[in-house]
Amino acid sequence: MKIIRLAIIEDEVLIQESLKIFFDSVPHMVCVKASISVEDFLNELPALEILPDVLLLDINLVGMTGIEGIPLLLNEIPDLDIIMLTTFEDNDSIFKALCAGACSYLSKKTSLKKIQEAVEVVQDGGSYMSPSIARKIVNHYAPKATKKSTLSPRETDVVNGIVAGKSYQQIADDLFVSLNTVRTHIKHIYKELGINNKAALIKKSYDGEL
Amino acid sequence: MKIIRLAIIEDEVLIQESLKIFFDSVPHMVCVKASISVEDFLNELPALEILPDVLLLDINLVGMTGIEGIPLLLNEIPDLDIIMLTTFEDNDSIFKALCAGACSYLSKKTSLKKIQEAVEVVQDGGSYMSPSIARKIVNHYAPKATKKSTLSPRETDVVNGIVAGKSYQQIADDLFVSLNTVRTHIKHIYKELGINNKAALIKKSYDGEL
DNA sequence: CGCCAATTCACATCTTTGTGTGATATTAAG
DNA sequence: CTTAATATCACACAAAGATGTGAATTGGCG
Repeated sequence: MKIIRLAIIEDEVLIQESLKIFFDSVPHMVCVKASISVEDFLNELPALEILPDVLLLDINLVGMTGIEGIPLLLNEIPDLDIIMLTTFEDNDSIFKALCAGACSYLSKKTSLKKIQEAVEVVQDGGSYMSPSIARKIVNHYAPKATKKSTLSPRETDVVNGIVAGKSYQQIADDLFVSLNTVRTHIKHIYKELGINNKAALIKKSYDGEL
Repeated sequence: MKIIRLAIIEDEVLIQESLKIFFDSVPHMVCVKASISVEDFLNELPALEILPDVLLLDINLVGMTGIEGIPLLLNEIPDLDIIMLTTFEDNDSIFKALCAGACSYLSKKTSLKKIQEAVEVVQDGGSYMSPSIARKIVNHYAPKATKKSTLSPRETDVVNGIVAGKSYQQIADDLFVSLNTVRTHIKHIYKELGINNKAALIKKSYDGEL
């Protein structure tokens, strides 16, 4: 397994030290940097020969807040996965943090073992999210439930296949109809939507214009 | 504690029954309806004197899929909290479901106790979300800042053209190169990204995986 | 009942894309 | 200077998609 390189920005020294000691004890993890503020971290960054993969970032810091620091940090280390650490479960802050480019949130009450899991999940391309913040985000995505599809149910099936990256033949097989039928649906869909190629269809789908 | 009223739409009778029996045995929960399809559920809905608060909804159903049913279900019961149940962890489906108005996702492999927890979390205004889908959503919020391109500048130009819905010929004209050159770039891009069609490329682009 | 929308299928034709195998020139890096 | 990455172009064949025309079936609605 690849060694995961961690950095920590945390102004409570006790917590910072605990984290550092713990992660250095994990076989495939190493803490390459621990700072007490975003400013300090950025200043000392050029001296680092090894950039971190994952950053544990406190929100309530002296000077710049963790959230304010996110864009600056990502600017320096574009591939950095940022996990927010907060003492208080301030959902609005967490929400802002995730929007700013953090990819996960953890309470400081979380056990070290769980934090380790979170690091691994994040490094694996996933994200931890608390129920309350998850709900806030979901609500952001599905507020306008009034958009009624101009397409028929079957046409919608076909569109879903297209958007999923399937070929017409695959879609035909999935829907238990012939290739020609799928083609006919496509023709109707294109006429209805005023487009004439797959790309535009996928675009509309992703833009929620169906 | 308020009694939570559940409904279940699940075509595998065994699972449906198990869920119903379990939740009826939970003191503060009751299953007011269990159907095998969205169509059935909607048909029998007028006969219900008590509307459910939370719905456990399978994605792979006969007839209408769970995802297709979400808008219809929410139209009938606007305050309904929908928890998706899926056999396979198909992130794209989950994402669509959440965007359509579902507020949580669970694998069918999840223990009954965990499902109960999810119901409570959801009823409490929260949401469960898998790490991978959470990451996709986060990426939607902060796409520009975290994007590291493995593609060359010219390849990026071509991708932009594709995503914009242009044909290879149009892209060639726009970039003042030949059609064959555009094709060569496409070949390199596909190889690099491990895909082999436009749809997948557009998909990756919209999912912030470039 | 007749109308209409939705769904199904066929055939033909043309365009667009995907893939393989080359080639040449420039530039940045080692 | 050699090498790798980038960018450019050509040719050919196969696969997929777009378009047009036509038609049978079904179920709901007035």
